[in-house]
Amino acid sequence: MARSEKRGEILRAAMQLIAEYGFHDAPIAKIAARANVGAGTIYRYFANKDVLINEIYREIEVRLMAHVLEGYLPERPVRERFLHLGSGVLSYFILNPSEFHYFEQFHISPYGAAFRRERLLGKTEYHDVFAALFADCLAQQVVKKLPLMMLLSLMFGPLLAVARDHILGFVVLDSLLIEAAVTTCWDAVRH
Amino acid sequence: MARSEKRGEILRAAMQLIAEYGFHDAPIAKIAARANVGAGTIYRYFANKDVLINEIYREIEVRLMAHVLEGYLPERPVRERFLHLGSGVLSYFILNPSEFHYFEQFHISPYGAAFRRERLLGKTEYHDVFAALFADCLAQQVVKKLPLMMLLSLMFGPLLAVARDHILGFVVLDSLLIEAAVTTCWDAVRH
Amino acid sequence: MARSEKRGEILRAAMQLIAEYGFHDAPIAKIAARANVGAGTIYRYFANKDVLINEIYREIEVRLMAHVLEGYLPERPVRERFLHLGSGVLSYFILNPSEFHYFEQFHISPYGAAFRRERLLGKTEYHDVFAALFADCLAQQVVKKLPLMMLLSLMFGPLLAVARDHILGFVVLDSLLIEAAVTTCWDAVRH
Amino acid sequence: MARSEKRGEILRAAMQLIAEYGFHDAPIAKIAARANVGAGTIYRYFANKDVLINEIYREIEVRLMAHVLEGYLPERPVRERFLHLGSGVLSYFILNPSEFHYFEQFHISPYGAAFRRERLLGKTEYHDVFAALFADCLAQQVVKKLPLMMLLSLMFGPLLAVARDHILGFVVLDSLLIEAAVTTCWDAVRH
DNA sequence: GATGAATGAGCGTTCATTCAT
DNA sequence: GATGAATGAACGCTCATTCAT
Repeated sequence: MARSEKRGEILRAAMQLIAEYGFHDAPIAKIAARANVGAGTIYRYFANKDVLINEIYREIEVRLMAHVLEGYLPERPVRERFLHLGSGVLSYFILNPSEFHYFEQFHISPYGAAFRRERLLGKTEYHDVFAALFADCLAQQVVKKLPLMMLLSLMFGPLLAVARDHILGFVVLDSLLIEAAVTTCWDAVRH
Repeated sequence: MARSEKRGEILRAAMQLIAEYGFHDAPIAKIAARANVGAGTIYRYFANKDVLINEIYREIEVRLMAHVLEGYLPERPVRERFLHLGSGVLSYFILNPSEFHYFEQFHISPYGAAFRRERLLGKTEYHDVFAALFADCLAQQVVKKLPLMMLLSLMFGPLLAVARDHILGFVVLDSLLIEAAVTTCWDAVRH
Repeated sequence: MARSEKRGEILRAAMQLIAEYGFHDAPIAKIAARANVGAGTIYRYFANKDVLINEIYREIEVRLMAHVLEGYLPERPVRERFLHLGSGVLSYFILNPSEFHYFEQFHISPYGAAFRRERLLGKTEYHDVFAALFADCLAQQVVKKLPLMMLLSLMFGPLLAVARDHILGFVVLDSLLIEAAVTTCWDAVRH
Repeated sequence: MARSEKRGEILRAAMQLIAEYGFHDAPIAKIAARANVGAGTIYRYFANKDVLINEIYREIEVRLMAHVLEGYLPERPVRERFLHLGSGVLSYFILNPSEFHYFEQFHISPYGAAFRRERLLGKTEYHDVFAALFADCLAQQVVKKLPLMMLLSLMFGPLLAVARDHILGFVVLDSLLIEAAVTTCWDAVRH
């Protein structure tokens, strides 16, 4: 196995185990076994378990955004842009349920809180896409006048909730329902 | 200390610690110390830590529903009923941030998954309130024709997202913003 | 086993194992086994292995000094006082070879260096006995005019070397030889 | 780098690290890094870490004796010979503090005990120098009638103690004090 | 009934050693 | 011959659980 492959295997194995069993029941030994590497090997790629956990999140974020931004055109009307981003997020998580579970657990846990704290200082490129969209929405007065963070939550919060339902098998989302969900989120905040 | 007081202290201490530090960093010894009981005592009230963790969730659910159902009138129009339930949920979690953190961590974690699995078999009284509301909504054709579970997520998912923002300090919700949030959720799904 | 007994057993077991195998080959598991306690129990008495290692040293020092100061009369002539202290040190270590090995390893190791650094700040009661003796020696001009630390090394250094020989079986010290050794050390530094 | 250079670099790096951090905190990886060789390379020169540790000691002994025997004349009077050897030992260690720390740690540790056991069987050339000196001393009745090993300890033990004081910075030895120390050791054992 | 000292399985992590390159 | 990535046994330490008091 090549070096970069090994790193990827470790990230994948850890993500899956944590997604399935939670942070509290995904010991390094199990991760190593699933990644087909020795336990010590993990420490050649990641300084410690905390670093690994954070790295997994970053990796998911990168892949999620790559998927979401594919074909995204910042010059298109705001509604279209929102529908693109919203359905991108939804479809990514539907296609990658382990990533979704991990994403949620990370966000909710103290890891996520620490991550957000440091993130707030140095903004990422990704946030700009969303920030720009919401700024345009507000400028054009097509959405309700609410705090930006609240708009973000009102538009993407339900999408994650719906993704969860699908992944847990409570609903089965086809492309029609995905579209309906995203449209609904748009309807929620538009004037 | 009376028996039920002791039980309550343990539940409270455990909830706060898990809310703050996560499942993986809230040892029984710390819980016992915060509850002012001996570590062994906890095992007289709860068979083991897993049982305690599940019990805390149930307790939160009971208190949340007591708050939410206060003054709830099942015979009122659906919109009013939704606004009542929605703002009840939002205000309960704003008033009880530890409960909120715990609630989320539990839901997202494998504990929550196991809990939902067994819950699906025997429905609870609480679900009836929501089920009845949504049934009425659908019957009166005031909301979009979507799977019931999806309606639930589209209406309450954003409220939890907004509560999280408030608790993390990203927005400050006053009663005006709470009303705006709940109204927005209603607008999302109504025809 | 009573609480204080357990602490003593751990100290004894750790001291013997380190004396015999060195710091690098006396794992907690072995110490616990020899002390007839669980590995975790050690951590109820000592915060970590470093603390245990330092505590053992202190314990040896206390016992050594108790032995050495038995019958010591600070008002007697300096020569008699030195002979008392010198033969006390020698006989203590001959009677307690494990203590001796531990004492030496500790002193020589980085633990000992760290210990001495902090010791230099706050002097102990014990040092006063030796300091007073040397001060008297110098004041009465019965010993060579040398730095105090050097006198200490010239008088006690050889005693430890001789104790080592005995414990390793290179010589067999009887009371006659002990007296000879101590007298020799006195002769070394007297005018 | 030539073969023997590499070997020398490894010995030097290992000696310094062990001198500073002790046997228990000088991993092969650090030694390799300081010696500017790969970790695996060390195993081409030394069968394992234990062999390396023993080899370092032998190397120090060789260098110490080369220094000490420089200009040594076995036919000179015993006192002069002792002063030569004694000040040679003292000055070597003052000039080479890492060697001194290593020497002491090795001697005191189980490595040293094992080493001495095997050494006792086959005597080395070096011991002959000291043995011859002490034999002459005893034959000429210029020193007290004591076991040979004890004389050795009484004469060289204090020198090592004094060297330690200097290296640890408790005294500063100049050539005058070195001479005083060695003379004192001679005075100790002479009749 | 309540306690908290004792336990040991299991954790995250290190490191001497091997071996494919 | 030299390397350093890979390994897994073994380390120090934690903590859910038990049980004598």
